[in-house]
Amino acid sequence: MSGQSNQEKLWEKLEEARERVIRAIATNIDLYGVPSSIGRLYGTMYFHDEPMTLDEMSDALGMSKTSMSTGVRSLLDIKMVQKTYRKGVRKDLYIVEEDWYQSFFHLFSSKWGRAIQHNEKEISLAKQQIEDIYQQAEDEELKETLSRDLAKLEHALEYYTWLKKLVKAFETGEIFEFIPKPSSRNP
Amino acid sequence: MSGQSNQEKLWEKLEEARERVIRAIATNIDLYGVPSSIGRLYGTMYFHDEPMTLDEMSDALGMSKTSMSTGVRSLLDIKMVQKTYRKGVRKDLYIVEEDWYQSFFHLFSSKWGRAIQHNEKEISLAKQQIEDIYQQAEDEELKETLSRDLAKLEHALEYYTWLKKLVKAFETGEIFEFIPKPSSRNP
DNA sequence: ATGTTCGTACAGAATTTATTTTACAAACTG
DNA sequence: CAGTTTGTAAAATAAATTCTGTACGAACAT
Repeated sequence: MSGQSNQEKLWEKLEEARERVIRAIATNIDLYGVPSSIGRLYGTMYFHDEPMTLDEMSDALGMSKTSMSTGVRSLLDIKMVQKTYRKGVRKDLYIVEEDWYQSFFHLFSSKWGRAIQHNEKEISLAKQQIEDIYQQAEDEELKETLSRDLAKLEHALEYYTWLKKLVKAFETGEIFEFIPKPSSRNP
Repeated sequence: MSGQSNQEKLWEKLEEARERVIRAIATNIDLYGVPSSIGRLYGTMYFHDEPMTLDEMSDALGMSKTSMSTGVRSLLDIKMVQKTYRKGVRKDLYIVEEDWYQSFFHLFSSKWGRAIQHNEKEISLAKQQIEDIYQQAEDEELKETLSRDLAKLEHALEYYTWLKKLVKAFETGEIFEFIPKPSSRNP
């Protein structure tokens, strides 16, 4: 009755196993600030061993080509996907960045790095302003409040200094000196 | 013409400086998966040196008390805010967790930790499934595909093992052995 | 040129997420 | 006990995000 051969069923089972992984990726990719549907796109590309075109993605996910275009772009932004070229192929081709360490580190240097830089700047400015106010303050209560705020901002700046060092340790790979990669068979 | 004393203007200037910081926090708190308006709530509490009630928050932000209730809850979830008590006060009181290192580390052990655990489990299951398929596979092309997928999943599992170690180094504070806190005047 | 194909900008539709309003249960007050 | 106050659930509304369809310019092909 079954119209499929044994081997065909195995291919189907492989699809099921892949689907399990894709679902897991899609569920948690929001940590990278990417919508789940685009996580699914990433997962699909992850198992697709050839570079994919926007049309192929559109077919594979049943979504519009426009969505694939913007989706791929956001994956490119966080370097989870790369553009490739191939002789005589006119369409844009994309492959996933398979090294998940790199993706993780890049997330930090981009999203977190930008936030750190911005907040550090703003907090420094605020600190400056508060120091200026302190110069002119006479009211004792005001002066106390200003001191408390300064202490907070100094703590915050220290924290950002530390975070920057962490991000740098990611970027340079120095973090592996402290937390080595689990050695696979082939170091 | 100005109805304010010099000192009153200084208080206003302080508000401006604080507003600068609050805005910076609100802008970037999405990295913690929290909406910007609730980041503003956090910032407000950060500078409010006394514990706050939901009604005070509501007044301070011009938002509904219900929003404050759910907002505070999400900040509690990620341990950026704590509940406190005070003799003879009936209302719930909340203060911010001022140690930003702790907040950062907690983000990892909660949000990232949960994601790691989930993905690791699903990927292990998928790997198992694929190994089972491999046993039954005869088609050479299928077998090659299965091998490639297995290699990918093994790499992924290694990555998660490493990530777990990183999270643990955060949780235990061991990370400071590698990246020491910038020493303030008072160690 | 002329006609295709390809990628994306843009405007609107669909969906999801945030916020408020209303309502109510639990804990207190007198 | 009747009357408040407090926090939150649930439903309704508002706002933001994601997705789609159309349209168009750029690159290529003939």
